Amino acid sequence: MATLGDVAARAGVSISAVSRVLSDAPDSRVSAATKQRILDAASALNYRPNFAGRALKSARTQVVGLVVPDITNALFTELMHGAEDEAAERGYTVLLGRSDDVRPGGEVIARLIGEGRVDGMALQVGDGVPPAGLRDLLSTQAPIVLVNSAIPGQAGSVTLDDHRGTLLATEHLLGLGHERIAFANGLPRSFTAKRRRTGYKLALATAGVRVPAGYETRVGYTVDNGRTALRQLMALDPRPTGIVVANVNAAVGLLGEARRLGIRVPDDLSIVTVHDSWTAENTWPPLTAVKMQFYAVGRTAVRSVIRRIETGETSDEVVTDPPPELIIRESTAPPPSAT
Amino acid sequence: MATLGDVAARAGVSISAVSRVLSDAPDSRVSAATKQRILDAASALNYRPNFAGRALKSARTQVVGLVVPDITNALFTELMHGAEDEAAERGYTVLLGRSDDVRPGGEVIARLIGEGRVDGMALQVGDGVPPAGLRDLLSTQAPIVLVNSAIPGQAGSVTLDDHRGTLLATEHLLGLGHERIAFANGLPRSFTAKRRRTGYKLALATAGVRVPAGYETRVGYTVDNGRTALRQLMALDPRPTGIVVANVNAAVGLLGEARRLGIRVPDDLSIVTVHDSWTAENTWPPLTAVKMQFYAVGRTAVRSVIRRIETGETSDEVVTDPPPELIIRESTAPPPSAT
DNA sequence: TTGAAAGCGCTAACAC
DNA sequence: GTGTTAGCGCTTTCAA
Repeated sequence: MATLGDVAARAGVSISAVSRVLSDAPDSRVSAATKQRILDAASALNYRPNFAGRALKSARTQVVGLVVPDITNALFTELMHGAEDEAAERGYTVLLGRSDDVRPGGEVIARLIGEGRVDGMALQVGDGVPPAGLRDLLSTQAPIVLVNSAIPGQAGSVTLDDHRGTLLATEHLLGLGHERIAFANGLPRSFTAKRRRTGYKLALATAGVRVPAGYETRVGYTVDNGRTALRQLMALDPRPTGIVVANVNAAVGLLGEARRLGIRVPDDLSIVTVHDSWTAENTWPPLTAVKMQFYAVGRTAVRSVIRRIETGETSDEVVTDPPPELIIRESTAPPPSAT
Repeated sequence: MATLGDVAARAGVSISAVSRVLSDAPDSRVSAATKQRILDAASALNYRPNFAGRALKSARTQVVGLVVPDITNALFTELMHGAEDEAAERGYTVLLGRSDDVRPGGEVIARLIGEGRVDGMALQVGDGVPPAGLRDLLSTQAPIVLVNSAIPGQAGSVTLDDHRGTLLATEHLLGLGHERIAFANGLPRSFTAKRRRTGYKLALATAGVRVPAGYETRVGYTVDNGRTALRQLMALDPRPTGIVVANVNAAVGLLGEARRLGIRVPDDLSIVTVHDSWTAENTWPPLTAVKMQFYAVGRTAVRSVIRRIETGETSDEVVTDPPPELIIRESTAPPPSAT
């Protein structure tokens, strides 16, 4: 690999002149002719600035870490794309990490930041980590921004308008005439589960609808969790006629389990989910969903990390633009009795 | 962040002594007592070796790049996990990249390698890039290993036993009594499509079964491609009673389109796919699939890259262990006429 | 057993 | 306009 020195030798100038030209400093203080010679030499040698050399000198890597619990998840993929696009526009690169072992004491963050591999990070922890458990992780003053959870005052955060997501979903079922509307939620300690709950509750309260006890499950966000949730809800008396699901993966599970039990969707039971993804389009029936704007979350998170890195400012942001959007497919219909 | 100098000062020794101890050189040539003082100082200061400093000096990053066309794809996720596990065991880190713009002239590879961000890479290009187009990308002597494609002699490669995958899938349908078996394949120029084709052909030939013209589509591996493929195949006369699909995402599309057209699976039509993933379990009906060992591919690819980096050896490997495995679910049954 | 010192590629303050 | 130089944190050779 060619170095600055190689380019300088070829162009017959000093290393610093080359550095000034190639790192396009605002004022390179070099004559047009020299500049051209340098550029020619650089491209002839196919010069690229060495990452380590630059990082060592400037104490900046221009890399931000993005750590999510599970890359498999289509939602995080969308988030990642947003993060990458924003980073690219600002001359940063995204380094992806898994937060599998981001528990208090987990190593990922400490390593990435401590070894100077990244300048800052956007961190979404799994459902299993209660927000309180994050405190010591964040005790360092490193530029970390939480994604889809928040500890006000401790670190910056970027979250979705979860409340509005479940509100829209619940209103959709109410609008179809449902009253026995259940809610398949995430784990109680989960930050998003708490917020999604309020939207569901508010919609019911506003409509003056009361639901029987046990109409909220709190199993989790995986496909299997969804299967369990459906069994729990279908064991109730009276059975719900509609279910709002707090996560699309869980919704896929609910749908599969309904099928297994011979419950027809949407004839016997309507299912609407929060989150949309390509999987939701390809279930049978295709899932009615409230699309949450994960792409925007990714962009916002990276913007926030970079601001934190460059100016030190911290902020807690909620992504409301674009707003959550109801996409009606075929898993919802009026309740059976309403014929 | 604490540096070697900080640790040295605290322990009252020289920087080089600290370096020797902390980079656990086989022979640190340091007395037990000094060593202990150094270790204490390091942990008191929470010392971590600076990545850039080390990389600059040693001209090694201990990072391998993994570039895949689409991180959304569940298959690549599995591959990634394999890659990460292997890397971790060998003291390397995986840096993930997207190959969206890996066409001849694409920048990703040149950047990662040229800027010294990675020591080598495993590269899977999208279906759209014909193997020939890769040549110039690989003209550099950089330690690059191709994944799921190969240009013998040009770079190392790691591939799946694609042939055996479609062979098993086709034999499964034959075993159920199907004879009118179609094949929904990828694009003709795709490396894997060519290999998958041979398995299908061989199984039919061995069984002495001949199929009508038009029984192979070559649309591609996406969900939408799958929908198109199904329409093409169902327009044929006679219609196939079974379809072997070369990719699970396409299979999801075929299934959805069959549903839309009122074709019952598996009663009217059996569908078996190559590849397995969690999506295959959650379609309706759940897809019978031949599981291909992507996790093993990831491990093998990283092992191969590291060998290339450290010893310069190149190899072309086919992952046959564990072998492809047929997982029978509910999308396949005997053909309608065979009652 | 220990330390001094050179140098990896780069930037930036300073001198000419 | 252009060049010299110090130094970022680390490893490693060589000397003590």
